[in-house]
Amino acid sequence: MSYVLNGGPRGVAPETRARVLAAIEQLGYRPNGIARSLRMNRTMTLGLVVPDTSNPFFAQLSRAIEEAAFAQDYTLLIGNAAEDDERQTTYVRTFLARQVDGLFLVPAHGPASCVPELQRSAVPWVTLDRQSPGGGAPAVLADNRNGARAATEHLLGHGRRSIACISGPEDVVPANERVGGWRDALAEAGVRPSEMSVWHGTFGRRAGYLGGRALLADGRFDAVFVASDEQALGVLRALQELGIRCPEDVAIASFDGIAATAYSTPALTTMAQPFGQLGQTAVARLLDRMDDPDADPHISVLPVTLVARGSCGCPDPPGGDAPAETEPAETAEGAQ
Amino acid sequence: MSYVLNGGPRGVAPETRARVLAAIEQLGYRPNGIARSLRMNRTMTLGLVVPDTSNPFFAQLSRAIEEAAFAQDYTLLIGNAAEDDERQTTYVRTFLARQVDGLFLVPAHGPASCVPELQRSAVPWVTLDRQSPGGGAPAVLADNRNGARAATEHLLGHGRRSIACISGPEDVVPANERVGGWRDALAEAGVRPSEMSVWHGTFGRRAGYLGGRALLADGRFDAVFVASDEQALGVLRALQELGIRCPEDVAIASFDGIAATAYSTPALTTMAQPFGQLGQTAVARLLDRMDDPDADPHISVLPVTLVARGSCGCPDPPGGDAPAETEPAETAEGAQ
DNA sequence: TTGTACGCGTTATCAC
DNA sequence: GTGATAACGCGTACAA
Repeated sequence: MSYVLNGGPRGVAPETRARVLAAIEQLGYRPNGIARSLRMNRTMTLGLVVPDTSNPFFAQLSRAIEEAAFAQDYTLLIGNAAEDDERQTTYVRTFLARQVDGLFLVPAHGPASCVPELQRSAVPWVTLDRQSPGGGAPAVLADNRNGARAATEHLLGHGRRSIACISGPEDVVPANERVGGWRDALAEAGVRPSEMSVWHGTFGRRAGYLGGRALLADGRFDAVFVASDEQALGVLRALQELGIRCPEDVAIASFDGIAATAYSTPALTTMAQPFGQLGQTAVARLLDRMDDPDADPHISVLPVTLVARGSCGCPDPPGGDAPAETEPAETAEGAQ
Repeated sequence: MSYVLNGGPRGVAPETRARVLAAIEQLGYRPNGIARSLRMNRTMTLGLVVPDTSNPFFAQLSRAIEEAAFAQDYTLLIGNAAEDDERQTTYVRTFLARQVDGLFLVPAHGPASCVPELQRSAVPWVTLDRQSPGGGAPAVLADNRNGARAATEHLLGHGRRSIACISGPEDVVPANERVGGWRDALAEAGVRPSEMSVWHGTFGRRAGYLGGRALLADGRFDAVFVASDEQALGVLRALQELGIRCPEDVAIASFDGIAATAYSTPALTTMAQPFGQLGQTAVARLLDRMDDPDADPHISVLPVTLVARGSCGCPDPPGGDAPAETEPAETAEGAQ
């Protein structure tokens, strides 16, 4: 019976197979995955804990992971830490108790008190977007520093010299790496970063909006590097309210490459993260570790690519260029 | 041992309890949730299958469900159907095999061939956003028709008379209900809807962009009701490219109330769905059915509320009004 | 080729 | 108040 469903370790006579299948049909039998998991010691389930599901960047990242996991027949348990350390720990604990075969963690900013717990457990895990606070686990990240540098260099290439920086929380490593890249570019161009200003906030739209109003109102700057697209969208709105034109008065370049950047006005110039590749790499690294727990905890740094659009001063392409997803065909219904 | 951890059905002597706790500590014992689930016949896990995770509306809806489920100690298994019927069925099957205690389904457009399967299974389920194609299950929805009508009436109130409609796929019920509400409002105002045009596409930004270009280029319309915020954001971009001003030349009102609407330029006037309430109601209905599988498959229709902003011609409030989430405080770092 | 029995880690019942 | 044990449903080793 197990043998017929699973093409089991051994064969089964055609006549018996038919009899079994008939019984299955008649009884409406459904295999119980829980019992199977208990016996096999594998759940075919992976956990994913994210700082904030409502942030489109994490949403797009989650989707990429889901896609890669699905392709390998794994299902995803998703937890939303809501930027709360306690809640993050709760989810990690819950997932471990549920015997996930592996875990992805995008650490929320703050203490990450769940890391020791993870290390004690035998469950393989991988950090995403940010390096493991405690170390010891593989990580899959974007090349934050060089990306930020390239974005800033692009603004410099447009002749901008007073370039501000709006970034994420001060205790988040990638936020600071992006600030570092911005400094690198300015230093190399001989612009003194000390004349500039950095603003720190959360990674949401609202933070960008507030940062924009705080930093760009007085006309000191002719450009701004923003550490995330979400924030940049908020900056765009702030500029509009202040009557400052983008890109004429203030040019913008940002980071992440989320889908929404292709439809704003002007469309955002951004350093696009390779979402698909991030997801695939993360899953691959996790499977590596599941095979061999002592495998090298490799840190994968993936390159980001400049997508030049209107916000930096480049020609603004039609809406929806460089589509992240394939789009089904549309149907138009004429006048009635 | 089980008794000391669970405060089990019966008491345990203090001395024994201490001994057990010591052993737990020493052996690094972790309870196995899978074995527990097998024994208890409950996994404390709910499934959620969504048509398209990358659509911010579904992302926000998922988050609301996750929130409500978390509050009841349930964990969520999330599946992305990617608007593909086969994939939707695969996820439903997988979740049933994993013995989820209940399932939320936001049916993708199309055949929904997983419904018979769900009905055959004994697992309680609830449809969201759209009614169950096969019936028999509770549903939690927004008041699409009246909401669309209110939005259109608001545009009429601004003196607009030539109001187009951009909607979702023709085989999606809520899309058509919203078209229905638009027609209702026009009919009541004595405007002949036959002079108008309806455009159908998918629920994404790109579809709105294409619809906007197709319908609004020639100046026939002075307003448009758009069936989803995502599409409306695309319309906004299309108008900009066409050199048409919003709201002066064409006013916009849309539907859903996603967070992004508060930061576009102009900010979007929209019929906001009560996400938190939708999530709580959905979870409550599911728990009802888990208690009593024969409970009435109630259809909950929740009201939507008009959020008036700049796109319809109302005064445009500062960015980020009516915030959907509470935002942590920001920190500003002065000039360096 | 097929039937049978064991064990995965829990919880709950039973006899002590 | 406690210790032993059956059962959840599956996969598989072993005996037939």
